[in-house]
Amino acid sequence: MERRATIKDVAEAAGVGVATVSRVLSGGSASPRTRERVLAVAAQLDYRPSALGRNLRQRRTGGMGLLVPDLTDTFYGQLAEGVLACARSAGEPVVLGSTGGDPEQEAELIGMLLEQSVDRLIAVPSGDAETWTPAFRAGMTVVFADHLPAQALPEDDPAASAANDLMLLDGLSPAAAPPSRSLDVPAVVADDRGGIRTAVRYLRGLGHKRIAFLGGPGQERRVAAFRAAVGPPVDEELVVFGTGSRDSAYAAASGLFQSRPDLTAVVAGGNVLGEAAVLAARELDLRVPRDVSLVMYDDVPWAELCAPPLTVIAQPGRDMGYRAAELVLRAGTRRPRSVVLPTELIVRGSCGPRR
Amino acid sequence: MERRATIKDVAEAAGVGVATVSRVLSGGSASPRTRERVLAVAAQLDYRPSALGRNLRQRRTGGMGLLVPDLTDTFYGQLAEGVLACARSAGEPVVLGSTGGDPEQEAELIGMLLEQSVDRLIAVPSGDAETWTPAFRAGMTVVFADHLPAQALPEDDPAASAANDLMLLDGLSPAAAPPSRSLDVPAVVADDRGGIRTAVRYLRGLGHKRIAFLGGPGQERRVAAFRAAVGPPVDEELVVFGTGSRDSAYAAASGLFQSRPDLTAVVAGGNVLGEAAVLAARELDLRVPRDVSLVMYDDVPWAELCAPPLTVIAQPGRDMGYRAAELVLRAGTRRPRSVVLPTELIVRGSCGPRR
DNA sequence: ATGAAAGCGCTAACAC
DNA sequence: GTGTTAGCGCTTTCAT
Repeated sequence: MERRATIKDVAEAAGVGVATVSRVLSGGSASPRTRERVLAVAAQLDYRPSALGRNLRQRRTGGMGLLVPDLTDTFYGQLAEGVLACARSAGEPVVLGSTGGDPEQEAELIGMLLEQSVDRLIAVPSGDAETWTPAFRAGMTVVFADHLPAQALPEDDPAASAANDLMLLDGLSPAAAPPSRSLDVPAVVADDRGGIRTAVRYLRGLGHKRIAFLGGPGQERRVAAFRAAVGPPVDEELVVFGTGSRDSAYAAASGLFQSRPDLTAVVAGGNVLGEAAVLAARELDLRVPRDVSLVMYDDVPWAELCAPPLTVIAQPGRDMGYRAAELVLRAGTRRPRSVVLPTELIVRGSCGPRR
Repeated sequence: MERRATIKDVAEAAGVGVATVSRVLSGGSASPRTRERVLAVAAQLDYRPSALGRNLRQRRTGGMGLLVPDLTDTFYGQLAEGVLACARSAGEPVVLGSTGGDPEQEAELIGMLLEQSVDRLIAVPSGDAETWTPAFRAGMTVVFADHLPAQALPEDDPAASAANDLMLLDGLSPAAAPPSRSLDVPAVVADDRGGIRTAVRYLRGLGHKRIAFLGGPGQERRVAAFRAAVGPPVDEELVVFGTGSRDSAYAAASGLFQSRPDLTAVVAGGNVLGEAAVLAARELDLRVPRDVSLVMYDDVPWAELCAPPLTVIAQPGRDMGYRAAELVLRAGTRRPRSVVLPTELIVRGSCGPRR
């Protein structure tokens, strides 16, 4: 294989200057005659402009970065597929990173992207506002997906973060919200509030009183929505969290079922948590839905394979990714605005009347 | 945010030449005194070398490309996680593309990577040898994962490809294999032959005679292994294929069950096919394992959630990705050799004695 | 409409 | 051991 043709080769072969070639290929002005000749020569030499040269000149890499916590979580797989679909149709590259839900790894990956001069980023954030400062300071255009970063508020007020988050995205008075960097950052999220509320009402309608929430990292809005939907008062023992890994999700679910055998329904905040709930229930000989009803956030293909098939709150993962990619690519043209996508309660077989 | 510091800034501030800075930062020779000063200044200015400049100079992008058919397929998610883990520990970026199993999209993505001067690539190939010619001609280092590209043999001999593939990777005499470009390309694959053989023997041991294979694209080696394990003679009606989408997998599974109600067991060549088999069986009121036994290739978290839990042939997706990334990064140092990773039959509840 | 020329930030000769 | 310099391939003034 021999050296790839450069713009200089094309210019020489076409008997024009390099600037002309550049103009023709990027749709600038040129006489029809010249244009035609350049195009012909370029095709003949199988010329492909090198992104390297262009990027250096423009001091930025095209395309976008994508940061997700874990690609074996089907929801993030769907999200990534959406991003990739949009990027592909735009011919843009996507640099991918998996953070494992760890703010430190996230920070490192942000550093790597900065080094690559990737200045557009779609992220399902794991770290808090502080983790994201370097990205903003460097002038990155970032669009968050699924949820916003935690606000890194004083430790004595863990609930404020969620409440704040909720207000912002539910469109309450901005004046009521404290000023925050996150306010400026667009995000593509699902209507968590609506989804959770619908699920809780559905369970209530079946007679359930003691409903638990099994949450994971980054689900502040969902928890807040759950609290709002069931309470007050909220039975705090019925709100438990895993750290993101399958093991910790299982531990949380198992602990919940054992410490509160009186609960009759649980809402899992994501598919990994739902999986854990099914496993833990089976291990403890709890029958779904006879002994315990289950609603899971995320519709994933295997929800239908479960026995019984799982009732879920579906969110459009692929669309979310696609929209986020659109936003990040259009940034500069129009100021990105946050997007809230609808959720849908899909009733299958994992919920029954209170026993 | 202000302009990032360049190597020149560091050089000036440290009172040395740019070359010295470059040397210090890339571990070249420098006096301890100088080294220390440069490092201090660099840290002070928060200097990060721009990959753009380095890449252009070296006429290649660092890192690697990764091409998979579909990220919502959990197996590819696992594979990608492995690749990302290795890349992260090397501090290298990964440019991701999803082909949808379509050779044309694959070709386009290869073109995009070429344009980016990405010269290392890990791919679960969808196209045949011809699709891959441009990558090889451009001098890309490619490592295939999961399987090799189809050989694009004469149309009258569809089986030869599989047979050929099989020979190569099972380590049979290279002299017996036709010369082929693919021979030179390293790959990281699972021991399909062993996995399938074990599964078939297991089913045979349960008394099953009419065992079907439900395959997908790129599973030539698995089909070949299946044929070898059950036959001859092979009941060709019991070997059916989907095209890769969930819909087509379902159609194939459903068609199989309806056209051959006498079959008593099926081996699904991948998790999407397994999912389809479970769904189709349920739709047709076939009970697993009473009416039909099922073994699925791929261990995925939801296999355990199924009712009954699925007996699977586990392959180490994450390891495969990690190993592939290692190979592609070490290329140049040592000549990459193909790797075959072991599979394991995990017996759960989806197989029973022949009814 | 077109060409000449100046870099973008970096590394690798090459000279000292 | 260290500085100087010449580009890598491209876009973009600035003349013409």
